Amino acid sequence: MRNSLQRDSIKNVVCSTKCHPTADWVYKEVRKLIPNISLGTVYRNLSQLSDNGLIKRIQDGSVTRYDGNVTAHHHLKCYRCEDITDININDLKLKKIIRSKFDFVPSDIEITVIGTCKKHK
Amino acid sequence: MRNSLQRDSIKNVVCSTKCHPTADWVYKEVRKLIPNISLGTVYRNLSQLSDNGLIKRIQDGSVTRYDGNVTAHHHLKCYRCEDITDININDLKLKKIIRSKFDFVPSDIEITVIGTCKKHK
DNA sequence: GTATATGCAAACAATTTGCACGCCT
DNA sequence: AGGCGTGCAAATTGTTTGCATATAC
Repeated sequence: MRNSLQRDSIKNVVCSTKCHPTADWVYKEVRKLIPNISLGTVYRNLSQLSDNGLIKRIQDGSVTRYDGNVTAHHHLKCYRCEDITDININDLKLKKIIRSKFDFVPSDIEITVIGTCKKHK
Repeated sequence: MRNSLQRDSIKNVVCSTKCHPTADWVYKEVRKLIPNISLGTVYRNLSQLSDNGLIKRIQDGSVTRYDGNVTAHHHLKCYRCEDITDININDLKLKKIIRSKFDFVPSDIEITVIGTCKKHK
């Protein structure tokens, strides 16, 4: 993967926010810096960056979002404010259960908790 | 929600398989019974059935799948065979942690474990 | 120099919607 | 009778792709 201003800016935008942006949101932000960037370039780079583990792809219903936090973590999703928050949960025990009880080798566990955040309870 | 042959057939198709079908798969199956059914009707009914809790909507990457198993459960997804398997995991402890540690009221927990099933390990 | 990246527009896939007609209740 | 459900086609949304040009190495 060679260097490009476009890719650097896209990565910076994703990594400088906690809002788990969509491709379109990233496009609008990056256009403030590179006004003639194309949406196709944004999509191509978001895919490439996540394929290379530099950002994370997360699925939110039918829309794809991206996360600059590439460490293992899970998500809280409030259905009142639509915010997605990163959380750390120790899932080692869960992995062990999956392995022994279901004879399944887990490589990745995705936990999304839908509910109400403290602001809206 | 009033009765219709189309909706009954759609529900039956979803509830008679463990394959977590997409709308298109359901459409092809139901057409064997009702050849002139339209894809729009299939989409409308799948939405309506899941909005009413008679089937479950699950997100698999960017495609929406449906599940006739409406009891609380989670999923194992093998990246070798692409099969999705229902599993039961006791998530009461997890809910408790979410509530106390993150001050978040969980209403639904979605756990998807990606990995390798026993056939492919 | 050669391969990768870009902008642009067209193509695509999944899903939704408007409309006139049909069927439950 | 009135409203919900249907088939059909067109519209919408999110994403991908082909192509000619530009840029990194």
